[in-house]
Amino acid sequence: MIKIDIANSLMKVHPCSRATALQVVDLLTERLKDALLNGHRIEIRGFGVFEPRPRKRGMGRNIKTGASVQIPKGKSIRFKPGKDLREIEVA
Amino acid sequence: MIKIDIANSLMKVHPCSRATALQVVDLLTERLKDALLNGHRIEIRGFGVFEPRPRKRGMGRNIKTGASVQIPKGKSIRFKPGKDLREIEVA
DNA sequence: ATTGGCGATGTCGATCTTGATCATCAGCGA
DNA sequence: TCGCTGATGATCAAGATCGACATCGCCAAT
Repeated sequence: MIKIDIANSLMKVHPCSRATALQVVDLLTERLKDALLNGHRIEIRGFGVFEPRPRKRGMGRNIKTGASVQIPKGKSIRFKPGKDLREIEVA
Repeated sequence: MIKIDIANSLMKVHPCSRATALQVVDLLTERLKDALLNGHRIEIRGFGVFEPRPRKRGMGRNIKTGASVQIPKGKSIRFKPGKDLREIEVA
């Protein structure tokens, strides 16, 4: 599923053109990104929680060189599935 | 940031009542949930990718008993931050 | 204001992450 | 609708992090 599919789903329940639906989806993602970049946690009950987290681990590995690669970065976004998402069984 | 904030952001760029904005946000999350539950991967460039993944690890831990707890479930949702989300520096 | 999902705790193993590169597909212009 | 741009995926390796259970409190949602 890609952005277009989401827009189509939105159109089914919200009377608007595909372009508008795309705009809405894009906007939402933009807002979420912005909020996350600002360090804000996004909590939506029944769906999940997006949380910016500081990362402590500081070492990776380079395939070619095989040398230990320092990981200077220290942040990442974690998405924690909500109750509804945990209902996933062995499909 | 919670659902209401997202709805407000939507209202700013999309002329509609708060109730409608809430409905849109709720709908989107519903669609995403449904897609994920159906095992579909949601890929949005510049934002991130939601991917249902089978979980192989089969052991947890009970605080009280401290005994190894079998994890019967075998799925979880992983959110992979896109390029824009990786721009997060040590805020 | 009420309901109830969600957070944190604690342990121990599996999972995930970073880094670079080529191929493929998402996003979007014409 | 067709095609281009370029972001994403997989991989090797080592080390750090997540996960789940069970419970109380807090805050999101109604």
